[in-house]
Amino acid sequence: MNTAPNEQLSLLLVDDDATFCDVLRRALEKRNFSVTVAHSVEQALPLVQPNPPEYAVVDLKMGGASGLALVQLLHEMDPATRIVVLTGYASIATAVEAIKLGATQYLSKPANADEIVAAFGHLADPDLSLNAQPASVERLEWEHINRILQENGGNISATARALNMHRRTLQRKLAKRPSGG
Amino acid sequence: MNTAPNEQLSLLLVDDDATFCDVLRRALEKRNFSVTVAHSVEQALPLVQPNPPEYAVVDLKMGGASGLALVQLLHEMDPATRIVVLTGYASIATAVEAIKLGATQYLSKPANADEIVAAFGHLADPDLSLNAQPASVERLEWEHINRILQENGGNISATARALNMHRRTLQRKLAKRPSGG
DNA sequence: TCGCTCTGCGACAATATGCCGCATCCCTGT
DNA sequence: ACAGGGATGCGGCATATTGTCGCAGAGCGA
Repeated sequence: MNTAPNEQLSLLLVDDDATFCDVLRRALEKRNFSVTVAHSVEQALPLVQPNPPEYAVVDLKMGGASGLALVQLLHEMDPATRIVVLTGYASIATAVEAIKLGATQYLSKPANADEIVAAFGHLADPDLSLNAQPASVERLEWEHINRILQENGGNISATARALNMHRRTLQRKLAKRPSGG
Repeated sequence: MNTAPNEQLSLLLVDDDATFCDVLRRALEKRNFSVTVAHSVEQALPLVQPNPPEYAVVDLKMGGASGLALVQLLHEMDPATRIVVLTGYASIATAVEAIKLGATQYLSKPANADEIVAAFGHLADPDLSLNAQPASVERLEWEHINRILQENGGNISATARALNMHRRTLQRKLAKRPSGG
């Protein structure tokens, strides 16, 4: 942390959606963050090597390396970095992985800048209220598929075999967004 | 099985569903765990105060205090304890909290003993985890539907609403597999 | 009895799936 | 450099499953 109270906070934003990055960057800059943007893990690496950022917003599903690898790297470089993982394909399996690798919070799109900023300050809360609504079968299926996919290191063909499901069908299911519930 | 059965591994199982506990306890005992059962956080406390267990399986949604509090306590008492959170009301939010509070893994019901043991990570029996084939999505769906049906006292319409599924579809699914599993 | 919900089931349209093939890539051993 | 093997993404098409409607009967409390 810098001593100057009005110093901007360095923030790394990594998402392969250019439009999304533009919008979010502007919103974050208004909130006193000095934003650096990258569209892939590979592109982000040289930007963080010299001096790791204080904050980071990382998308998981990008071309090239998974955002999870970047989360791990950022956390190793500076454990004090507050990392928010933001993904349109949220699943419990990847959420668990992200947190274990050092992420501070895990949000699913759509999320606005305020939610993201709030997530930076989020602390573990053992009194979190529980959702009394059971998961829909659709959601359950999504979670299960993602867990097996995780176990198979992201290998779609292997996952399809493990689940006794046609690869084409798995592809189509993965292409769809997870539905709430 | 083939590994030398040295001393048993202490395991705390906390779930308010007595039947579920019975079944799971037996399954875990077969896998060389010394299982202690509690049906609430309050009931579990005196059991872990003298000597914390090496492993724990904790349900989140129970009468009384949230399982998250117990996760935190167990982790504080002994950071080496491997804690698996197992819940029928899985959500990303609680998954994130659970991991941050010290849980090793987060699973949603239905999950069998093999999956739970695998979730503890490494150790266990490598042979068991290797041939442990993940449940097919169909079987998962069937068990989930039946669990919710149970909770709704067999009311098909209510279950369909809870699962966000059309009543007609639920009827057809239920008619297809008269003998569940 | 009226009004409400649950239930089973037929029918038809909208989707989803299984299964084919094909064109890339990315390894790895030759 | 090359072939072989596997993984991936995707179009297309026949078939299976769902979503959605409607209807009639049963149970239940006011």
